[in-house]
Amino acid sequence: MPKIKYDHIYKDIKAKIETGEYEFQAMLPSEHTLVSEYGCSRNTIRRAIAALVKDGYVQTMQGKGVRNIFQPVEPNSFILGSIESFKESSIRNHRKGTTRVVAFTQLHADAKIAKKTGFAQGTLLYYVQRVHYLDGKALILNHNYFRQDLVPGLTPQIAAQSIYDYIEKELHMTIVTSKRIMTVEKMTQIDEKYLDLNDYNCLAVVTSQTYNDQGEMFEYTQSRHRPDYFRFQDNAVRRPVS
Amino acid sequence: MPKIKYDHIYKDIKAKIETGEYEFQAMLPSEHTLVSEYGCSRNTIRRAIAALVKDGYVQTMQGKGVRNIFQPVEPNSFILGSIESFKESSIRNHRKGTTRVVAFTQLHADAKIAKKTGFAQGTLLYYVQRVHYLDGKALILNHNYFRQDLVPGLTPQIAAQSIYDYIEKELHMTIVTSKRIMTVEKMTQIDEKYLDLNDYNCLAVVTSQTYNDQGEMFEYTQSRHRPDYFRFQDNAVRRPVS
DNA sequence: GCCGATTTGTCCGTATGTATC
DNA sequence: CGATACATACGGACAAATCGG
Repeated sequence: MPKIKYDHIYKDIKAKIETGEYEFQAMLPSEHTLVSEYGCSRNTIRRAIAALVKDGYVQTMQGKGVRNIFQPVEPNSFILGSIESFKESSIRNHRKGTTRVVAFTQLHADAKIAKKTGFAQGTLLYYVQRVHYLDGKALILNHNYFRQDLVPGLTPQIAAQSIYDYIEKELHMTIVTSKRIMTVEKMTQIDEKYLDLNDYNCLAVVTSQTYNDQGEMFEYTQSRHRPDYFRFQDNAVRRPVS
Repeated sequence: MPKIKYDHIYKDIKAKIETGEYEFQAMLPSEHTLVSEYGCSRNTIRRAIAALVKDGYVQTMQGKGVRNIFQPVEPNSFILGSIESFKESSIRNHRKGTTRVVAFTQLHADAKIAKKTGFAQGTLLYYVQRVHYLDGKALILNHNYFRQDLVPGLTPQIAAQSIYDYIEKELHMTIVTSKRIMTVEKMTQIDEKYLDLNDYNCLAVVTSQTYNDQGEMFEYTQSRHRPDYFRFQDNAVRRPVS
């Protein structure tokens, strides 16, 4: 029951692009036409199109129209394009993933952890260390820090399933924004202990700070990926200049 | 003389956040207040705020307000957060960069190149291979492919300066969107030959397809970075669910 | 080169819904 | 419950870019 009109239109056009009903490099119907088709205002159409631009699906050109520039990607490797959990990614990539919890403790943020994570010193945190397996291979090592007051009642059992499910469905907390930084780091002894690294001596590392709908940062995560199963996609749009 | 009002407001609020005039974790003035302050409509304010949300500067909360969640990042390493050239990045990071052109040829896209780059087979291309130095260290190896018909008159001399300057200022072509994919790859002999890799055996690789304002893909680039000078930042916002 | 039709870009005012306090 | 705040949506106006005659 989506009452959000522009989101419905966004999804509808997106589907038409993905199925090829709108051809690659062809123009979409004009905004005016779409207004008639969907029976809505021009603003609403423009919001839907703006979302497609952000996804890298279409390109708008003043005075000309809107062009479909969507090209499908190989759905093979792991793609981090939005905020999603390992479980969600596994499902989207049609793979069977399992998770093993190798550490689960509570701790107070000392100066070092505070600096690294961005939590205030002294904050009570859950610390969870997990290994994610895909097709039997140990591919991802996750270090999670959760604010204990915002994510209460966390257990190793929950951590072995999906912490995000717990946060959203049990605690009814809404996850809103996430700042992520991607780097490549030298392998550590811990990585070597838990991951199948072939002969790589480094990993793709994603550190992220996640905020809830109160603007509170409740999670800091460092996610260490085996290089050949890592892929990060991004669509950049140049903003108008001053 | 920016006639674009919402961009002016966006920049103004952004500056107030960066300078600390709006404090971290504090609420911004309400949209209603900002409408009075800037003497514009609420729509315009909302566009400016939406841009700040996308930048990870603020977080909106229905019924409550808009919270400043901006935290400055260390300006040390290279940041790829938008479409910018090596030259632009160097300047923004206050470093002195130089560029050496190690290969410059024309070629027709064969089947292999066509598959890799996304150009149609048979397309006439410039191929440029360049090494970027920062503070005297060879850090980035770039493989660029440009469509010869869209970027005519390219020379090794231009490649040694800034190809993007040439494209925008000489050819007056507007660069609009760029799709980028970040991966980590094993080092090759070519990488070893040109880059100072310490004892890393892999690199951060960014492949990008860049489109002009006609929706034509005119460039394919593979950019290979030494791991310790690479950093990619991203702000993800969870979209409304269906 | 000019003009008019088309199309997207920007902006305004207003109304209604929904969440918070 | 009412006041405040953001979210969605509508309709209209004009500007800017493109294209064809």
